[in-house]
Amino acid sequence: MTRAEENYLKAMYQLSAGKNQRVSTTALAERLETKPSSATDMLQKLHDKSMVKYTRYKGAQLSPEGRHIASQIVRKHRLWEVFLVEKLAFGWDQVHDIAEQLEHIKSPDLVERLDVFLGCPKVDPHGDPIPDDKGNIEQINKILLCEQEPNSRCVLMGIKDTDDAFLKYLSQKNIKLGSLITVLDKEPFDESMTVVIDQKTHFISKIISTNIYVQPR
Amino acid sequence: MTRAEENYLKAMYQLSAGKNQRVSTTALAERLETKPSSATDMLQKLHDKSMVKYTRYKGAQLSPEGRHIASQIVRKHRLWEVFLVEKLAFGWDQVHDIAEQLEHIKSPDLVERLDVFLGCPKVDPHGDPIPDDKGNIEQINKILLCEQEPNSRCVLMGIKDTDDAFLKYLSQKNIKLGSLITVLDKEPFDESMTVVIDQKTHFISKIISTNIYVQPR
DNA sequence: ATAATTTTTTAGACAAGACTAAAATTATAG
DNA sequence: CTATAATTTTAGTCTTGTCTAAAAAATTAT
Repeated sequence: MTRAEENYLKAMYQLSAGKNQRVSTTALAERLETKPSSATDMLQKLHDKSMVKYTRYKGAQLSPEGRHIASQIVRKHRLWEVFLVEKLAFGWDQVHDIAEQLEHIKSPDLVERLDVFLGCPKVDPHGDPIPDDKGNIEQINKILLCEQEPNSRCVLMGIKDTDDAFLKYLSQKNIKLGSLITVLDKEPFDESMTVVIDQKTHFISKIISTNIYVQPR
Repeated sequence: MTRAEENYLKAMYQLSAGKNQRVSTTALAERLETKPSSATDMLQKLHDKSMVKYTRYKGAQLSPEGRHIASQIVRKHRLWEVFLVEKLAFGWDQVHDIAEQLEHIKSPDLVERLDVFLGCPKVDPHGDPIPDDKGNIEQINKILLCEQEPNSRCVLMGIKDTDDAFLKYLSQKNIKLGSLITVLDKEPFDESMTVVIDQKTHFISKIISTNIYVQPR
């Protein structure tokens, strides 16, 4: 597997979230910031290697093998993110580009040792689940903060949009994974919220609350 | 800098050990397990980028900039080796190939944090010095074990030939960096030695003793 | 149902980095 | 000091992964 091939498989894995549906050439090209014609070329190549099932003009779907490889790239990416944040004290918003490189390091032994070294974490620093070596994901029961009722408590389990500015916003306010959130009030008009996190009161707009996953308490 | 370019610079750095002498096309090609014609192509390219001074039919020499970049690749390689051995409990003989990949990860911040995380080590697991971020190397005063006189003590500081079989030989006998060596006897005929390491007596042939660096005590 | 639009594919080109075969230069030996 | 050998370079080809422009298929709208 070349680096480019791995990137295509990973992009397909993430686009066809959970389900493993078909992915269109254009969607794939967009995700990888490349042209549809390039995506077509690669899909044909991956089909020949039986990593995907590709049908002309119909897009492609990961084969079991392709899916497994993709899951292991994601596994590596997220394990390295944990390493960077937990061990090297990087911030949430600084780790993505580096993990993007580290995910291509080839050594099955390394991945397993890293996993153990980190204490076999189940989620990455953004709360996204880490697939195990078979590609299985431990599903965590979580809802969006905006669906949470006033006068209730919940724990921050993850964030949806890992946009840079958003991550900086959160880390600046010291809002992090595992934070206990108490919803005081929800404004019916704009659906903004008043919440308490670590003794501090925050006013949170709808756009923020729809990008935070929580687990009710 | 592409990965190939980095590999060429690093190979030149290591071939022109310390000195920064000129390196021949063939020597470079051999080191990189490629053909001389490929090396020529690359040297011309690196010359255009002013990373080396290349003269047709005369070989090439690293420019200050090329030399600095090469030193940082070596720095990364050796820091990652320390990480793999110290933190992930890999053996001496298992880390080279993985470090070969990790050395190309691009992020100045990562290198500095890794360095701190590892306690700013000065040597890698084979006793080779780790250049600092300016490319400077702390020279350690060491001699070959074969030059050590009978009835003397010394400390194992490094190994010369990091050949796989040799590393396995050493780790199997539990001979490692920092081991205290007492030379009991040196046979004049074949220059083999009788030494004590960690309460155990070993019979060491000339070829072994010329590949071990020690510091007299 | 046919025309217009969008999506997807093909064809041809390019850059990086490698290779082979042949030519040019330098080194070595008689 | 030539003749031969070894080294190095050039020229041309190949693969990977990308691109543009044009053709083909699928979708949408009238």
